[in-house]
Amino acid sequence: MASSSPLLRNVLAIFGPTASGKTALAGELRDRLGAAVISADSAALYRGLPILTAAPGYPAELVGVLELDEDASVGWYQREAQAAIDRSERPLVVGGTGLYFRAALAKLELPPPPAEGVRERWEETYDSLGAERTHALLAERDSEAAARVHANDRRRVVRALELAEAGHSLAGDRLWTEHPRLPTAVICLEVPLAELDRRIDARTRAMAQAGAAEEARAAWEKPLSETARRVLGLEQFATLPEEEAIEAVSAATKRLARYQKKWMRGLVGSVTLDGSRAAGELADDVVALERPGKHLPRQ
RNA sequence: GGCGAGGUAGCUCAGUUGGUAGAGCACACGGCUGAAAACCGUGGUGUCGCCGGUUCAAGUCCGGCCCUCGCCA
Repeated sequence: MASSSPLLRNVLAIFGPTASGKTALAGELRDRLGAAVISADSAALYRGLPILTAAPGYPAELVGVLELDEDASVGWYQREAQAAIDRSERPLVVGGTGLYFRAALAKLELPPPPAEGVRERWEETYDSLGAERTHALLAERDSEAAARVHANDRRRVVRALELAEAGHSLAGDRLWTEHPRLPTAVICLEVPLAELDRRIDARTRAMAQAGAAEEARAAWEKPLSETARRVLGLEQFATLPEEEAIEAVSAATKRLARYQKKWMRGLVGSVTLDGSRAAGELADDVVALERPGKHLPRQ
C-alpha cells in the first residue's frame, strides 16, 4: 500500500549489526510502505551464497548480483546503489557494511580506480623496497597523503601511490563529515550485546543445518575473487569439520557485530530503536517517524 | 593405587646454564576515500597450581601436597 507521504523521494535507511533484525524490519516496511529494499552489504552482493550471507527471502536490490570470481568495490557499489535509489519511489537502504551504507547515502565522491596493472606494479614495489622506503617514496610524491597513511598499511600506501601517479590524491575530506545526498532518515537497530551474541550462536547453528557447509564447499571449488574469498564463513565451512566451523564462524561474527556497532556510533543524527523488539512493532515506530510534520533526522 | 605427561594472560602455548615473564589469537581504544565481513596503529589485562626449602636472587633447582590428562591395575 504505497503511501501519499509528502516525504516521497526521501530516503529511509536502516543500519545495525548482524542479527539485529534489519532484514525482518525491512521486509515489514517493504510490505507496509511498498518500499524498495536496497542492500548495503558487501557479502550479500554475491550470488550463490544465500545461506552464508543471510540473504533476505524477499526481492531486494544489490543482492546476488556478482559472480564469485568478480571483485566488489565501494566505488562500483556506490554508483549502483545511488542509481537504485534514484529510480525508486520509496528507497529503503538496509545494511551492515558501514562503508557501503555511507557510500549509498553520502555525497562523497571517490577517486578513480587504478588503471590496469598499476596496482600490481606498486604492490611489487612495496614488497621489494620495503614499507619504510616505499612510504618515503610516497612522501616525495604526495606528502599530505603520506602523512595520513602508516608505512605498514600496504594497501593504503599502494593506493596513495596509484592516485599520485594518476594526478589525484588520497588525502581528501574525511569520511565522517560527508552530508547526505538526499534527505535521509537513518535508523539504527541496537540490541544488547549478550542478546546479540545469543542470536549469533543460534543463527550460525541454523546456517549449518540449512546446509552452509555444502554451499561453502561448492563455492570454494570455483575460482573466487579476492573479495568473494573473504565472505565470512565461506572458508570455515568449506575447510573445517562442521563443529569447528560453527565455533569459528560464531566467533568471527561476534567480532563483526562489534565492528558494526562502532560504525553505528559514527552515524550522526540517526534514530536508535531497540532491535530486540518484534519487527512489527519496530515498523510501527518507523512509520510514525515518517508522519508529516515530524522532524527527520539528518546524517 | 602404580607409572608417565602436564598445571604460566580470556584461550593455545613459549620461557635458554636460576637474574621478579612474552608470543599468537581474543579483548579495548583509535584510524580508514574504488579490497571495509578488508586493512593499519596503540595498549599486557598475570598470586607463573598451593605450601615450604636452597640461594644475594626461583616460573626455572629440592621436598611435600592439590588438580587435569593418558596408560596400567
